[in-house]
Amino acid sequence: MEILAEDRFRINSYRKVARLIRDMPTDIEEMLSTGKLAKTPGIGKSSLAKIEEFVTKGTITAHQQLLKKIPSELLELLKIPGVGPKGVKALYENLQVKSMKDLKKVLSKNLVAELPGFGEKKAAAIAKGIEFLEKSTGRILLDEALEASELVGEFLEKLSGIKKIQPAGSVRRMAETIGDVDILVAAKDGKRIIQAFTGAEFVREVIASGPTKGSAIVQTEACPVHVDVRVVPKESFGAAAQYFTGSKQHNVRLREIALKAKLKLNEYGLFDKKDKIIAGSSEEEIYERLGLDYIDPLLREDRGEIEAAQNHKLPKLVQLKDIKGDLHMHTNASDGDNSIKEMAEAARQLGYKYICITDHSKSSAIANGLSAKRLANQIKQIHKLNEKIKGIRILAGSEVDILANGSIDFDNKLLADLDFVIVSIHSGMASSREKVTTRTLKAMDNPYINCIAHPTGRLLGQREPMDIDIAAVIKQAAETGTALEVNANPWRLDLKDIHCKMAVEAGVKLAIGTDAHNTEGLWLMEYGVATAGRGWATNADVLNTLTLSKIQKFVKNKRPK
DNA sequence: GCCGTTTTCGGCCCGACTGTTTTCAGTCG
Repeated sequence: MEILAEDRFRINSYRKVARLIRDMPTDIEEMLSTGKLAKTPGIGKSSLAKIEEFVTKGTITAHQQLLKKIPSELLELLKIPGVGPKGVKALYENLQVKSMKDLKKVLSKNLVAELPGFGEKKAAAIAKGIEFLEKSTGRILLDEALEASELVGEFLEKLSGIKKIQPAGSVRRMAETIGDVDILVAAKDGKRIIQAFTGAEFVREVIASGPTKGSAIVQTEACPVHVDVRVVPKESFGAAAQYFTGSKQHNVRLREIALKAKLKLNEYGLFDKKDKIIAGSSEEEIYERLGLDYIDPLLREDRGEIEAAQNHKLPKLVQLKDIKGDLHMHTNASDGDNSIKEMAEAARQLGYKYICITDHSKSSAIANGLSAKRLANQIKQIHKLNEKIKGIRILAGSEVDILANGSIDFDNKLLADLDFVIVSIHSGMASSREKVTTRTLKAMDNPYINCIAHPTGRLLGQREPMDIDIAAVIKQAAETGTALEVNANPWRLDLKDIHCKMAVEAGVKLAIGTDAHNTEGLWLMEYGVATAGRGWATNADVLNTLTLSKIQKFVKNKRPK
């Protein structure tokens, strides 16, 4: 519709509906049949009819008609940085470009530069954009983004005249993947700071450089990262932090609220009718002047946090310092690098009161999974170690495979000797929705199983999640007293934020585990805590904020009396 | 297309940077 230059407000409505559906924590058909979808603000009569049509027929007539006008390959071109709908329209209408291949052809014939509104530079930028697109993997993982953010942050700190530095954008919201890294700086002489940034040693390519904003590709050890640095006066720092932290949807809502109150909100502050600034130096005062409680960056996704802030109903999110132990880790007995003792001592350094050793079970042969006999020995070893080690308690556990036929890799007699049992699927992940769901539900019926590890099995950027009925898994977890893991590894973050929110709403306990394979892996906890926080989890929702005795009680409650 | 304590019609968030322009459109976030 954008390429066809249709009404932009109409387009915006569709965008909003698409986002609402994507973020919906509940099954869309269920939302439709219960009438909740019809009541969702932003979804009106027309969209509702189209969704109904899609649910019953699998297609939408209006969408089919659009596809007749715009070949779907053409939409690929929108992914090229610097090419928008107007550019695509011009290429399509004037040069009959229908695909990436066509575009490359007309570029090589120098036809693009001659189009009205284009030019040599624009054509070169498009060629470069295609090159970038072809070699980039798109979004990067959270830990990679944080590395870039720290690298640039440390460089900026050393410059003179800098009052404050604050990572913003999706990095600050700890989103599961990051498109680019935003860093905010309070200073007077923006041009000098931007020039220092774009001239820094780690910058591989400069994309833009102005008096308030610089944009560049930064080379970190792991990968190239797109970093934007923005300079604002310190009076506007709070407004800028709020603005650049986003999310975009959250900001749109805030500006609508401002508008209704006859105010104007932008990155420089909150202004009254006479353009007089009434808030801007801190985020807190901006939220306050808009009649909202302060909203944690983790929640700023327009997923109900604004309404909660208006009604003083925001949750007090779980914090890293509240975590008392780690319930998922491996040792050199299976595929880890360190001994039980080394893991325990590293965990004690982090201030933990307990850990659970969860090496793989025998069917994970690649990971050197433990046989029943080896596990029995490990349990004895842990009991001995507990007598000697001070300041931390080591729980004997296992990450037991749920086999392809749905059975559990160890029998209950052995599981009963463990303190805490997690299970997971490592094989047959591509099988049908019914199969993977049934395997998981059945495992939860077992009274010795306390937690489902990485419930969807996804690996960000590498492997799609299993086609599992997450709503059914959550329901069963609530009914059986089984916890669901929030795997803290940045590759996994599984459960993900919106699934955490569903689980929290269903009263399911989350177990945030690092799945560490060495002592350094224990440091990944912060990513899991952030993901749980993005799912609105409080301490009460997180199993490993509890004391050891309460964890033991949680296990005991499920076992036969 | 969606919405309503100014409105059922007429609005809909806002600014920086770039390139192609002589005053602005397109793209991005």
